[in-house]
Amino acid sequence: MYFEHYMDISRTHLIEDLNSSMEGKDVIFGGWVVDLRKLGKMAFLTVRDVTGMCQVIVKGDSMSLLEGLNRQSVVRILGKIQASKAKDFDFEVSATEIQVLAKAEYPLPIDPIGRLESDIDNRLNSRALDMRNQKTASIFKLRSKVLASIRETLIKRKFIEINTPKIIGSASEGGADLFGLDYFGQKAYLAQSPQLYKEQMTIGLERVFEISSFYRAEKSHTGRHLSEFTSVDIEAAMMDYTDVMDVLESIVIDVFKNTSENCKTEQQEIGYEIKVPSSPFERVTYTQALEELSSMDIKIEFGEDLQDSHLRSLGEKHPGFFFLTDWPMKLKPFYIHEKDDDPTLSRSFDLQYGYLELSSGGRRLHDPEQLRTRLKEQDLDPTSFEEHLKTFGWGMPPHSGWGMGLDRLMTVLIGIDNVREVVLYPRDPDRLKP
RNA sequence: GCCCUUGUAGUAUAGCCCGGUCUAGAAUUCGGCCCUGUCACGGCUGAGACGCGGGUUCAAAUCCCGCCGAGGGCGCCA
Repeated sequence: MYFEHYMDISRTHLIEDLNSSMEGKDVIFGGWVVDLRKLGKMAFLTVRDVTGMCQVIVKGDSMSLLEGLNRQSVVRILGKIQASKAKDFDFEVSATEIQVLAKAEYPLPIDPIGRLESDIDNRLNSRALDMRNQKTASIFKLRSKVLASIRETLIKRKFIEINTPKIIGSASEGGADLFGLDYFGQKAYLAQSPQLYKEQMTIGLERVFEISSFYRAEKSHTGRHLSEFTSVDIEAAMMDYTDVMDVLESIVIDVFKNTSENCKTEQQEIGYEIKVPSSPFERVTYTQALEELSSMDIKIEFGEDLQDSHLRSLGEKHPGFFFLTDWPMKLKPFYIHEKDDDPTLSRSFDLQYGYLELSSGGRRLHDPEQLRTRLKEQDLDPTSFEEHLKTFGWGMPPHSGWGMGLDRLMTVLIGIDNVREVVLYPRDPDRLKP
């Protein structure tokens, strides 16, 4: 068996499909050269593809095949499976032909073997090459698994995946600064949340979710903020805030279960063991939180927002996942619903992991007149929300929802504290390229 | 916007505090030679760096100032 056509780049096997029972069989596989050890008249190379790593042995006449070959180059190998004396492989491939499909230049900007860990700035500047580092690759394989798990859990519960616009025409919602852009002569903005659109969708789709990038023009320099982040959002008709808290909790538990059981290799590469958190998550009301803080000699008036330092103190008492519920109405956006027994409190929650805010959500107002009143109370102009408010006159079901920062969830999952590690090409105030 | 830390070969680092020992050291990578079972292969050998500009000093990688870059934190953050 020989390579018949040089332009052919196909393989007969992925590396994970090779095994010792195939001894004597000719195979064609490909990948990049991880390591190359020449021992006089024989040589060993280790070749990796996305599924695994394999040792290739070259000797005798075949030694000439190694000419010009270097680490990180992409090769296609034709060879015969044979038993191996190697420590980490129980079979190997004896090379008959080696085709260099793409040569890696020297010097490369980072060392992807990972013997020497390059610092994050260098790795982000060479992010594609960083994917050859198995630690980095594992993070993104896990991220893919996490997304699949979230979709699976939501679809099982009759949620429908939607895509809302990222270019929007109105910036009048208040809160975080938006990125402005020119839209054929009109002022437009990048969406910071799908909030209004996902609420509208409950009118006919009832249970919707979206997983997408959103944008905030805040000059935040921390390990947990990005200008472009991935948000998981849900909105569900006929569910109260405690119902969507349950949905959120089961999503988180499923994510931890799925990855911890099915991603052993990735955990090994990262050097971190994913542990499924115990459930149900603790639920602490804002009022209880004030009491807890008070017992730590931190006095906060009712209605005051919890600062980062306060959340850090609370996080010490509640180091894992917990819900912080029933926030004062005055701290919440206009669309949040008050509680029946105390209109100064809201049917709202944050999901915390220690001090880190992962998600916030709540029951929404669905009565258009109440919404108009609340807009005025918050010094917002109802007329600029008419496009939104008119949908509430068409039979808007009561509904609740939340948004969760996927990137932050990823950092919690793998026990790191910089969100840039789990985002391919992070955007922050100081980083726009690559 | 504010504060702290930091910048030495491709990578990751030693040296800086306390100026002269630096002709800047070890590792890895890359080149050459040797090596038929390596597995972070080994041996010999070669190449490769003090972010930029100014200052202090007999003397600056080392001290000071400015600029640029980087990392972290605070604040901001439906």
